[in-house]
Amino acid sequence: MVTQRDVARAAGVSLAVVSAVVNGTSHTRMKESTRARVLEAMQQLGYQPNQTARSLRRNRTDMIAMILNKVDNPVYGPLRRGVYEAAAEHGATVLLGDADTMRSGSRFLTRLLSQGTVDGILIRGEGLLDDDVKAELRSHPKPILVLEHALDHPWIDVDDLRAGEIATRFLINLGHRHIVFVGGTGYLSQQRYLGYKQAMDASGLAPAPHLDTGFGEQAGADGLRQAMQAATAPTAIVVNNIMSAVGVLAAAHDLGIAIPDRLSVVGIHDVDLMQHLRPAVTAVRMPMYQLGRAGVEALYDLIAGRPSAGGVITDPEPELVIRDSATRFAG
Amino acid sequence: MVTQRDVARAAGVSLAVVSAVVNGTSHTRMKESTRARVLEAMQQLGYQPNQTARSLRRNRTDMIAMILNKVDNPVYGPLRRGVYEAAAEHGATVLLGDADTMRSGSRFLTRLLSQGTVDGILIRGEGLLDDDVKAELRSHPKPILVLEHALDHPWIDVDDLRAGEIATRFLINLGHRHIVFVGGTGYLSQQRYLGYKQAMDASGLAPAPHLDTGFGEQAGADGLRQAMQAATAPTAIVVNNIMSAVGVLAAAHDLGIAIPDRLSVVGIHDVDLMQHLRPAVTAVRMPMYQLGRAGVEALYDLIAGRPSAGGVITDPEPELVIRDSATRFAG
DNA sequence: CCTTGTTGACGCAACGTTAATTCAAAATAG
DNA sequence: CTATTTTGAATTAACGTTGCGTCAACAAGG
Repeated sequence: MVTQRDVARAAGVSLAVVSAVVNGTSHTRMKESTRARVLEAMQQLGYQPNQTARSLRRNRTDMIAMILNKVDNPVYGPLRRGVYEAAAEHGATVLLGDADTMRSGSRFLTRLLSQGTVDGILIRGEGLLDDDVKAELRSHPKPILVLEHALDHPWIDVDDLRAGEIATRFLINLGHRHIVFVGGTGYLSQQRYLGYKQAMDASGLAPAPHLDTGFGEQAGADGLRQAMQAATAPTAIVVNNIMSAVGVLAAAHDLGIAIPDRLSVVGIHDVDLMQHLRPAVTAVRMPMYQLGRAGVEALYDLIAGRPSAGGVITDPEPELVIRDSATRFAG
Repeated sequence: MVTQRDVARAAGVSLAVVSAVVNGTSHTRMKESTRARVLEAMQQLGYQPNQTARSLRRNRTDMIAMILNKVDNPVYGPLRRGVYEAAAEHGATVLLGDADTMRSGSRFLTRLLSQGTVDGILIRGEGLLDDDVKAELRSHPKPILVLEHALDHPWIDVDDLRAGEIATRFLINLGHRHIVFVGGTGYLSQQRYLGYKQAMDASGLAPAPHLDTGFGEQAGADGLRQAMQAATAPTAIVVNNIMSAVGVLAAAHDLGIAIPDRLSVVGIHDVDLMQHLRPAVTAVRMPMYQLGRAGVEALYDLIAGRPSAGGVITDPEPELVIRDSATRFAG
């Protein structure tokens, strides 16, 4: 391994100068010619800084962790992009973790909890972590920021309540009266359900209970089946989770329910996949990219000991993307 | 920060003993009572080892990088699981990277190339990296292993050729004569196409040229449209990439082509999503979990300086999962 | 009795980097 | 021409850990 010591020797300067060249330190000065000589030697020898030594000395790793419920949920694509970009602007790399791999005692968690691994942690959907994992995180010395609500940590949300409201209001404006809210579980889903409820209440309609069947494709299918068993079948549904929308479409197909003719569907969260389904799914797009960026900024506030802004992201607002899965009620 | 020094002081022992307790070193011995006292002090003070210092001293980070073309492609779910599990067995954590973030000069790549970040790198689909990035990787001092073929590095593949053959043979056995191969680009796709070609040749059928429209939903839609423009329209298609299958279904719907009645579809690679589409997609399941595990084992061979096995994973073989998107040719 | 072996522990030198401190030489001011 | 400031750089002490070398105390063997 070629170290600064080797470079220093080759360039005929001291270690301090090499370090200064690497870091652009202003304190230790040097002639331009010396700088060039050092750079030349670095090039020649193929010097690569040793992150470990650097981290030890500076007591920061320039790495942050981001924990997602399920890293391959396409909803997180823009979120990841926002986090990566903002992290890069802070000179940091992102260690991606899956809530699945965050079992208590797991290698990943142990590593995260030990010192000198990351400068801070970003968690999306704290609600899906085990209680004991949460307890371990609570005692973690490094800053933790939760995307989409937390009881014990600073947090930033997108406007889930508003998303539920937008989806529901759209269906109401299309003339629907029997609308159900399907899928999800936990705090975020409750918020969206609350938005649904507010929209229903505001229009004098009776909100149906939350069919909190969970996440994923199967959850959507289950939710639809439950919904259709009601005394008066709904003519429209708001699907909490976007992957559940796939399940809703499948179940509707299997039950012989035509979408959108007999049932209108609006999803919350938008991903590319939605425009490639048939019918293409009308959905509420959430500002996930901005959430990612804001999360990193807030985390770095925490890391720097500054007070962090936090709160709900209202700019941009959730936005309805109209496709083919919802249509005017033709009762 | 509480260090081994603090623990040593609290337990009334030397640094060496604390280190030995932490690492279970046999060289430095101690009475069971001493060990207990140290453990007690660690507990009391909430000692967490400093990974950075540890890595510097031991010259290994117990972290490996895994680069995927697109981390949220569900195809990689089992691959990631295999990699995480095997890595954990080696006491390592996984730094997940996206080929998108591997642009030359990116923070992620810089970090990866500098020393003391990872002990080795696992790359899936090297073919999708920029040439300059590949050049930078080539000069990397740490072991690199490529999943699914490489020219310059050790590699492990799943049997892509066989997958293409299995999919095609299945359609041939259903009585189809005009079968096309759609989607993808690069080495892997060529292998699968080769399998398709071999199956066609073996049955005395004329293979159609590879419609290498790339990856993703849109690529599938484009591929199908191209395929249907042929003088004699195909009655069956093999879709190279699983996400492209979604696009094929959408395009078929838009063109009024009934699947499977007028067109049979078989996808290569299988993911949960396929069973939730309508029609549910018949697909060839690849041993991605095993690929992940084998990749990590081979990488650790390299890290340890042992000769690495490498080659094509033939156990288990690619396996056909029959659903509803392919049926007997009713010409 | 001395010799040899074992137990239980300590001391210390790295690992590669950074940044504060120091200092000689050159440039500028008075 | 001396005093002061600036420039250009070297020395050095950490950062927290690990593992080799050492060693005193005690036990067992001859």
